[in-house]
Amino acid sequence: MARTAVEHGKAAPVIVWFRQDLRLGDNPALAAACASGRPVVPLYVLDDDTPGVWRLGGAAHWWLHMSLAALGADLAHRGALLVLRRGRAEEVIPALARELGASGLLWNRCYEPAAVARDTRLKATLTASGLTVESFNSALLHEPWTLRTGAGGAFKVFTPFWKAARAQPPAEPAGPPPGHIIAATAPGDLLSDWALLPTRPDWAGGLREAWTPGEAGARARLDAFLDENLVGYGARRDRADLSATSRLSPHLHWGEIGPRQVWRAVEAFTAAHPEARADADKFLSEVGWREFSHHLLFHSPELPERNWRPAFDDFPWVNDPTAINSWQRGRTGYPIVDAGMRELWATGFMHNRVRMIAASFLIKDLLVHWRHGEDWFWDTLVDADLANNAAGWQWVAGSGADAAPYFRVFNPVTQGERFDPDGAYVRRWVPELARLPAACIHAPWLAPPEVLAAAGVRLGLDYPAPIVDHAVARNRALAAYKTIAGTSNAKQ
DNA sequence: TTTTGAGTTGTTCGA
DNA sequence: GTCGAACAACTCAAA
Repeated sequence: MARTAVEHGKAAPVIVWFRQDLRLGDNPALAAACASGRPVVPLYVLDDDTPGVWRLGGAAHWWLHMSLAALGADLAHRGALLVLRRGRAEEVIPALARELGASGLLWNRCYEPAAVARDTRLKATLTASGLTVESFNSALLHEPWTLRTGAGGAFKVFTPFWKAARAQPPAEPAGPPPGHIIAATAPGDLLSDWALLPTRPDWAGGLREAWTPGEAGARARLDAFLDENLVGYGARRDRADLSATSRLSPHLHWGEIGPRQVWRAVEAFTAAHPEARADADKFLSEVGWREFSHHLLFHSPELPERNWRPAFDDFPWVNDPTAINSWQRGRTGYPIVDAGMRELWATGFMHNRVRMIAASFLIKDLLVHWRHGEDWFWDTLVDADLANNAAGWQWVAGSGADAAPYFRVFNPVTQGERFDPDGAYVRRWVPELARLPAACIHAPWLAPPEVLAAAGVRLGLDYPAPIVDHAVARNRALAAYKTIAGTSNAKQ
């Protein structure tokens, strides 16, 4: 196998292993491979078999297919073929390296605990057989071990974490490799072989409408956000009925764009529009939460599975499959919650404010363990990200870092009225309520019978009656949290 | 070592 | 209608 390269009198190739960095721009592993002067073999491995690695959900499978198609086309345009292989990376990659007679492997680092362990083992294996293995940072402004408290530990509170991060300017993003890529190739799967797209039924219509996966789509999304919604972001970002958020999360998760590129673009925009400074800082702090989640996961590898605060191990969760099902299907009887859950089902996405409302409802109104919500989001979100998802759910539950205090229970009616004041968001996703006037669209059970009749709504038939009384549920939640109060802040 | 100020995103009640 | 306090205590991070 190794003789192939030798026979042709060429330098041995290097493999660039793409993972969550599906882009050409600001991709240090790819750039280093191209700069090495050796032929480059771009590789993606569908590794759904390594123990401890969370298997991708359905929405993520759809996105991955689309994003790999885009990356493959972008690489082909530069003269390189993306090689697709399936199986355990620790078996697939050494085998490919032998086939190619490769001299090296380059990748951009991942931070999930099981991925870190796998990559560490793989590096040891390949290094022992004489290959050069190099890894880089493409996914974070600051990697988890580079930010430390004064005492040398990991941060547990966002504000000081972000203050420390902002004190260190992130590296400047690099451009894509210039011109043609000198490439080598090897046999691989067809993307269609992997059957990542849904069939029978094809439920991805809403996803196709909502998203353009790939590096070009990510850049277009960022540019549109800067032009249309950065100014006013702080005031408008919470409105569920406006498209005022960046919607970059799936692109960032898959690495179709990197946070350094986002950072640089925001700073450039702000230089030209000084009035956007405060909004820009607000937006960048949201990118900061992504960084903080990765910091937490790296330093607390059990974050996706276990309460970050162990006192919550004694929390009196309720086992209620019927309630979970109503929540998942968007049939709780609370319109803002149901709209969010249906937006999620249709598009693989939910507005950030509505995520909090829906999560608070599952955890505090239904007293369902946060892991059920985490699992559902993992399966249905196109931006499903182990760090963000786990940190977010634990934050709402109160079991996480810098978490919501136990007495913060979102009132789904009040939240709906504040953040969807005309009811446009509910009308879009809960069409059976579309004809209700704004005054009662967030609490249809309080609407006068004649108003319901005029809107064609029969509660319990066309749309469910509330599955819990929020006022009762709130008191039940406060009582449940009190059972662990006082010990709830025991350190991990 | 001790002290000090602070800590994403809310709701309800009563003045 | 508006506003401030209460809702708890505890940990974190830095001085």
